Amino acid sequence: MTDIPKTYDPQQAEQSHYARWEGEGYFAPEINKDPKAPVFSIVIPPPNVTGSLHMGHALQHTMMDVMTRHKRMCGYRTLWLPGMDHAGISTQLVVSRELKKEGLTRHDLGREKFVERVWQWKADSGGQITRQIRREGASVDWSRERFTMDEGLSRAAREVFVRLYEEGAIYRGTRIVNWCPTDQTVLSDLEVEKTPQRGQLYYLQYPVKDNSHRLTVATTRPETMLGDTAVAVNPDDERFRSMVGQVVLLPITGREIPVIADEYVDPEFGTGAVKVTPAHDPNDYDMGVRHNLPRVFVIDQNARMTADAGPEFAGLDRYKAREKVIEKFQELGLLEKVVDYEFAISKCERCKTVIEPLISTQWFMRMDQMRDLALDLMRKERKPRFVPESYERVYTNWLEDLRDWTISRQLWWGHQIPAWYDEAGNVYVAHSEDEARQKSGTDKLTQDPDVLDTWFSAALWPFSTLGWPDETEDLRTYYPTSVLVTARDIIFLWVSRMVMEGLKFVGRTPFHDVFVTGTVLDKHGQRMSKTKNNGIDPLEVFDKYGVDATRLALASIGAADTRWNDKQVESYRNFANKIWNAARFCMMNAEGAESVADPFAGDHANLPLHDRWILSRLNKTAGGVNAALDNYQFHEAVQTLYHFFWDDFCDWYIELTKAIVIAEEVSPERNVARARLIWVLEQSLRLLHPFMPYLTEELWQRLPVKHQELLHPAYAGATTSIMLAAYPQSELQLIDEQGESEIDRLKTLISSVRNIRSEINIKPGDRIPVLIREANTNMRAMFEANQDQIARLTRASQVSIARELDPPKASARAVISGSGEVVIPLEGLIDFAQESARLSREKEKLQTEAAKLAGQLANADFVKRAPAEKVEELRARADEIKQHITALDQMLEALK
RNA sequence: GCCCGCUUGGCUCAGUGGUAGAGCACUCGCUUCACACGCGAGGGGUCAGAAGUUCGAAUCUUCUAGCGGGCACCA
Repeated sequence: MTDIPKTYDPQQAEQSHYARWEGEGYFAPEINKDPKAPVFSIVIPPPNVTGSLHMGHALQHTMMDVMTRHKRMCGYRTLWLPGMDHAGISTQLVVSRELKKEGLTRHDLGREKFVERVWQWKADSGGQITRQIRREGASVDWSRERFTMDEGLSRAAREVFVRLYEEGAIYRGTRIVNWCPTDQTVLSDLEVEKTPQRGQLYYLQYPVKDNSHRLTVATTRPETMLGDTAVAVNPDDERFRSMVGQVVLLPITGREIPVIADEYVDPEFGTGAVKVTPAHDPNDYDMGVRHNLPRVFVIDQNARMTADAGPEFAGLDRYKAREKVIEKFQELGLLEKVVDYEFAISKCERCKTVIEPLISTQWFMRMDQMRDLALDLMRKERKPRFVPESYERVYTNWLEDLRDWTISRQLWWGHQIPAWYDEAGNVYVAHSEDEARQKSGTDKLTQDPDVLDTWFSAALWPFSTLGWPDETEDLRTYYPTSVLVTARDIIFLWVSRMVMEGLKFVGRTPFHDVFVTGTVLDKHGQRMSKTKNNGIDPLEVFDKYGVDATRLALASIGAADTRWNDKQVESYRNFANKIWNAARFCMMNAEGAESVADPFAGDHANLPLHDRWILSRLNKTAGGVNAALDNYQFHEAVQTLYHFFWDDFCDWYIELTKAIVIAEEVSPERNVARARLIWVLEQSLRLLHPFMPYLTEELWQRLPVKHQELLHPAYAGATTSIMLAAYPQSELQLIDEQGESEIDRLKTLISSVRNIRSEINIKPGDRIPVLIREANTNMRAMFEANQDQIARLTRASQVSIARELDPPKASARAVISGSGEVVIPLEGLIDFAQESARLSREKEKLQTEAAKLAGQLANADFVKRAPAEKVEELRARADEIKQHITALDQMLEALK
């Protein structure tokens, strides 16, 4: 077995296992043969078919895979369903950009050819994403992979559209919307981002008709004045009371427009008078509706001025028009002033173009009914449960404020709206063109050219992927899903909409829990983004440190934002190597282990201390990890495993058992010790598997154990893999507090000797005698039983244990407990002053603590009000310190 | 403007009412027969500031400051 390399090679382990797992069908829930098995299911938040996976995906996928593998090993019927989103705008943009390189636009190809081209592109890009998901080790069921534009999911989208239309919740209407002049489509409010913008506030004077007064308005968009149809003031504003009802002459155009009074106007801002452009501003639009104002359209869909803007302006870009309007006002002497001003501007989330509010005919979804379903669910059942809890309020507040959703998009890539128009313009909404023909009684129909917002189909994802609208077995079994893992930026766009649609169409919440992960930031605390080009490619990290190490680093992030640092991954890479080498040691000393049928058979009370101890630690670890995972405390699970494996198993258990394990002479004791070592290792690998699938499988397959027997009963008969082994659970009867405290004492002894050796600069190779005084009979027996281990780990020439000692003056000494001390005779080596100083330092520390405790115990209120056990605990500690100090004093005295 | 989160050793972060933790970095010593991606021994923090609740606060409450995020129609 010495053919195992000294360093773990992740690339090697990552090569073959995934294909085998997938090929054997381990990822599919059908692998579970227990008809009564509980169900655990997750649908993946479908990555956009554009772009490759980033750190955020790797983070979420790690969490989901850890949970899925954990539940699978616990015997759950487990489904993690993968898939992708067609990402309407993004994808259309990417493919359009490709076409541009060939000197073409989508219009050159025409709709059909263009969509064909996108499908081609999707095959390629989608393949890249699925390869990346495989590389992550994600145990998704590829046999159930879905894409939002699949026929099944498209059918679900049409079904929802038709039903909502028939109920009147989807309607066609004309109103002011967010228009992106670059992408040439309408956008929902959520796809618009507000960014601070430095600009100017222009004070324009409008002459009042019939007198020489001028009314000054302030605006950030002077070009829209060409479309003004009123000036508004607050009805309570004394300054303008006489103006209301008067008429002003709109400069440049010469149009006459009224002065109106409206509550919306804030007298404090600007001049207190607002120009009103109902056709090009959402607030003015509302005022226009209230006052029945005419709409003058002066900007078109390309953000250029229309003919109605006047001959001098027609065809000008909106910014050119702005300059020209200002010039004109200046010439006319009507430009009062221009001041610098910072305000929020709306931009297209995708292309960052400034949004142009336009009046347009679109499809909308009324949200009130579904919103109430979701709010009711939260109020009555507190579902879904958000982790961390604080997102519950974010979600609820947003829902309470919900407005109608603009669902149509002027794109070609997406689900075309299932609405047809006859020649008279009547609309027929149907599942298919055939149905529309029947409804209309004509076949001269034209389908609405628009497509649905990408989020329309994404909102159906938890049930459309499971076969809805059909009542499928999958839908019955896996819906509602157990948990949704997502980033916080799509709680509104996606999470809330899934809840609403799930409640509306399936009648139940789509997921019980929502785990909102933190964000991976760059090392300066900035969000990673394409524009900043500060993203870290998970694939590069995989290559450098291995997938398993990266997964551990990601799992440690949990719900809080964290700055990425390679050092962290490096330390987990080292951990992986540590596991590799511990296993290597076990396997180098495995001979004879297989002859032991059950390494821990018989009465556990008769086991050697270190064996009882490691079983206790192992069971506490299993308990801690299971509890942590059930509560989404991934970081805690990782820490628990890390310290159990490295500190308990490697640093102490292997070292304590090593002497027997590596004995040259073959003996039953040696074989048993070897079998126990391998047994504990095997259990540890299982505990680690959800986090480190590749390494653990690689090692597990090499272990000389009866693999088939280790599988969870639900997977009996499957070919063997650690991913189907039973996840260790905590067995309370194996927890041994007494044993743990004895090992603690042993560790203190060994550490004390090592400390002395180090402080007195005893060469590592020098063997020294170790004398132990121990008054407690049980402890003395424990030290005696572990004499060989003590000798080995302290590099002692001899270890003597006695009830009483008469240490030579030239000794280094340390207190182990109230009842014991360790003495190292150092004739000729010891510097009395130095030794004295060392002991005094220790005494000082203890005195500080003693003083604190004494103060607390002297406080009558504390003794009276604190729980009795707490008081007792402090008293015991105070006594111990007292004894400790007494022992130190004796030692100091002896040095004089 | 409103809401939320964060502020703990040099760095990145855990902890969340009862004696301050980890990893990395740092210091010293080590080819100790699994591992130098290692082993052993150390040093280092008035837990952002103030007030309050409590026998006791890094932990709960309020306020302040700094940073980050979300929401909002102020032209």
